[in-house]
Amino acid sequence: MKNKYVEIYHNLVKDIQKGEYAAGGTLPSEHELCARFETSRETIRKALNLLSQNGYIQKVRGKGSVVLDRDKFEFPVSGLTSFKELSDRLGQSFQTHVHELTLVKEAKVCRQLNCQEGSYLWKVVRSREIGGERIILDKDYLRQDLVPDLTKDIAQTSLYHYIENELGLDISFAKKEIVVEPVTAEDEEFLDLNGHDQVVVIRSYVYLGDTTAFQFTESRHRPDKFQFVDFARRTKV
Amino acid sequence: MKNKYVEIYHNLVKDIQKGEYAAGGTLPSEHELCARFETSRETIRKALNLLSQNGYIQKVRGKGSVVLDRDKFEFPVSGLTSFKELSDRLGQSFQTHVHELTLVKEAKVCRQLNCQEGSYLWKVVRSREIGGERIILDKDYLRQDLVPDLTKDIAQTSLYHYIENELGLDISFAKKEIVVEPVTAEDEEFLDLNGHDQVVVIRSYVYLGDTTAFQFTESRHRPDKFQFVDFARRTKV
DNA sequence: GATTATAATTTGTATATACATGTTTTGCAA
DNA sequence: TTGCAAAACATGTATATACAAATTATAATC
Repeated sequence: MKNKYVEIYHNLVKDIQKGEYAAGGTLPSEHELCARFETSRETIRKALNLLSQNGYIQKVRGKGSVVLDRDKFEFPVSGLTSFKELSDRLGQSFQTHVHELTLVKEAKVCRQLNCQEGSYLWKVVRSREIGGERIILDKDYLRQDLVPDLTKDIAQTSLYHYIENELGLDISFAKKEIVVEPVTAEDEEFLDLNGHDQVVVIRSYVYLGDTTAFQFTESRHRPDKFQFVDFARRTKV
Repeated sequence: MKNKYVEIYHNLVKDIQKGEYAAGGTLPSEHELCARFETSRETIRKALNLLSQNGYIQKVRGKGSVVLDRDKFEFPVSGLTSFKELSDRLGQSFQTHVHELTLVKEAKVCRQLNCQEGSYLWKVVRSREIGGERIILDKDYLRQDLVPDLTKDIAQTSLYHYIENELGLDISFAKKEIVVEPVTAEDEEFLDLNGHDQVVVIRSYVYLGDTTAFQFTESRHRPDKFQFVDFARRTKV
């Protein structure tokens, strides 16, 4: 947290989550926030823009920054969230089973990730158990030239934490697709399907800050346990 | 288009879509764009931020604004898009059937929309036919105090166009949820389910710029025809 | 007291400057 | 030619000012 406006953003998020500012009410004016954080108005406005983009406030001209009601609608899976972050927030007991951790050559995935056809990729297959049921199957492909070493222990805890904090890679954005597909033999092997014959599939291409594509993930969910929640601003045509 | 930075944004989007700037390459530098659009750097940066937020570019410090490849991954249903906008973009033949257009009192929906319990809501039920199959069932509830008049003709063409362009309401943001649920009798009545016993349900709460909740929508899709595509930036913890 | 006009408040846009930080190019020296 | 240092270039952050536009509070008038 070295940037002033990011720090102010986190401060305000914390205040809103604590209930300091009630939903429907307004934040202090930009002028007041300038005084409180001892900074310029443009810096405050950058922080407020972050709040606005993430669905915490709606700025209304002449009125102020109206605090939005996030509780009415829970936000467990918005943005780019890893399974561990999700479980932490839900506070449920969960378990991760690592079924495969190998170096493979898959031309099709390589093409998608814009890397050399012959280069190696880490393939990680994990199932997620929540409340005693294995309901999510995650298949990850990572570029081995960017993530040289990977252990079962890392796969068991959190890939993202290792990649960001240990390797220092800057995970920046992702393109994702959600579709519904028939179950595969793999799904039947690793999941407690409970009679379901279809799964919700989230395919993600994950990129670093320098636009390098470095990961492809296929996350397969049992339909009755799947939920995706999103906050979207309308971009005027 | 009265705002300079919004206009510049649209200009650059058009250029990117025309292929003026190839994916993987960079846009002209901020300095050059200042000269071309005869404006200040901050104004250019506001336009570039819009491009970044919408997945057109990735800014890399010291390098420039790298153009992202949107074609590799189609973007039909990102953000807040109405069915008509979607169909227009896909260019497929489609048809809308209006099954119901009535004024109702539904306390549960009223509470969700923060309006008087006894007030009237427009209820609009429509099915969407693409390629000869009815695959989407849309149920809309709109506050009658905000949308006084509604005709079958409007429901048949585009609600959003009418609301934004004719009524001048400022649709600003939405909270949406995607889940999978068993089919209902209504689904079976209005959709060609083709043997499917589950549907993908998108529930949306739509808000105006002044944070007024004014619409609740439930969009029910046949699973094999459903696709949701999203661009997400990672917000650092 | 109610309505209207005015002023104060609040956010939106546009512009300008200074410096920091990362990348690329250039040029000098070995 | 190669290698390294310096300069040039590109984006990031912080600050400042001026004015526009919408809302709210205040004062004045009938």
